[in-house]
Amino acid sequence: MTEIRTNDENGPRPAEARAERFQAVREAHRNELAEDYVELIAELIAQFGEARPVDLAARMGVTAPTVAKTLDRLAREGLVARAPYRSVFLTPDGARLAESCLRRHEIVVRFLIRLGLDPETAEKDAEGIEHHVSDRTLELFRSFAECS
Amino acid sequence: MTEIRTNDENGPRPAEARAERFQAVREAHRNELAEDYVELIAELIAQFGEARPVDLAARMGVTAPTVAKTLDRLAREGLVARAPYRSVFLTPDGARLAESCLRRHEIVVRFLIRLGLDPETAEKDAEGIEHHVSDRTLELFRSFAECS
DNA sequence: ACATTAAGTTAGACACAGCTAACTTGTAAT
DNA sequence: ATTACAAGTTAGCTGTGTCTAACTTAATGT
Ligand SMILES: [Mn+2]
Ligand SMILES: [Mn+2]
Ligand SMILES: [Mn+2]
Ligand SMILES: [Mn+2]
Repeated sequence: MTEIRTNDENGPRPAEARAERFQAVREAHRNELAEDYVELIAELIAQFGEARPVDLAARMGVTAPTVAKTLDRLAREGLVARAPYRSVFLTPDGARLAESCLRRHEIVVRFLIRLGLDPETAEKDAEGIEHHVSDRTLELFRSFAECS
Repeated sequence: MTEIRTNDENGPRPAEARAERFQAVREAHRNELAEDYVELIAELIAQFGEARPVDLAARMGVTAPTVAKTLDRLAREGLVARAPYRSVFLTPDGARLAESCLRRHEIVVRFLIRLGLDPETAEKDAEGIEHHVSDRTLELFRSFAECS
C-alpha cells in the first residue's frame, strides 16, 4: 500500500508561491555586490575625491585581486569606468544606482536605530537587510523612522 | 604636486569597522541556504511525514540536481541524513537549527505585518531579511510584534 | 509479472566570489 | 635620474550554486 503521499493536496500553488520568494532572494543577492560597491565608491569619491581599489578592498574586507575582478564585472555591466592603474569612476547608471542605495541604506539604519538598536549593530544588520527590503517595506521603514 | 590623499586621515578604524560588517554579511550568506533547507525540510516532515527532494525543488524554485548537490553538502555538514532514492531526514543538529530558523522566520514575518505590510510581501521580504537579523534585532522585532 | 512513469542520480558546463603568488606600474624621496 | 615601495594586475586555484542532458531506480497500475 505505502499510502499515497502526493504532497500536493493543496495544489502546487503554495509551492510555487514559495519558489517565487526564494527566487526573489537569489535575485537580490545577484545585485547585492554591485550595490554595495557603487555605494562605497560614491562615498569615497564624496569624501576623498577618488575611489582607489586599495580603499575599496580595505572597506569591503577582501583582497585587491577580488576587488579587481569585481570591478571588471561592474565595468562590463556599465556601472563603473576604469583605466589601468587608475581610480574608479561611476557611470551615470552607476551614480544613479549608488544614490538610491545610499538613500535606502540610510533609511534602514535610521529605522533600526529608531526601533531601539545601538548604532553599530544597526549598521551591521542594515548592510544585509537593505538588499531584501521591497519598496513597500522601505516606505514603511521611512515612515516609522521619521514620525516617531 | 598631486595633493597627498592618504585616504586615512581618520585612521584605518572606520575602514576596518566596515570590513567587519561586510564580512558578517558574507558569513550570513554562507549559512543561508542551509538554514532555508532545514527549515523547509522540517515543515515538509511536519506536514507530510517526509521530505522528498522533488518537493524541496518545487518549493526552492530550483532543479532536482541542484537540490541533490545541496543535500550532499548539508549531509557533509551533519545537518541532514540521507540514503539513495529515499526521503531526507534531519539530524539532531539539523532539527535544532530548523527549530530556531522557523522561530526566527515567524517573528520576522509577524513583525513586518504588524508594521503594516501585506502578508505576501511580508513573506517575501522576510525570506531574505531573516538571515541578517542579529539576536538583538530579533528581540526588538519580537517585542514590537507582540506588544502592539 | 511487467511496463510505464515519476523520482532520483551522475556527469559536465558555467559564472561568481573569494584566495595566494608572482609580476608590473607609477610615484615619491632621495 | 634612480630607487624603493605601494598600488595594481594577472594567472591560477578553490568552493558554491545554478543549469541541462542522460542515466538509473523505485513505485504504480494493469
Ligand atoms: Mn549591503
Ligand atoms: Mn549598504
Ligand atoms: Mn530565508
Ligand atoms: Mn542576503
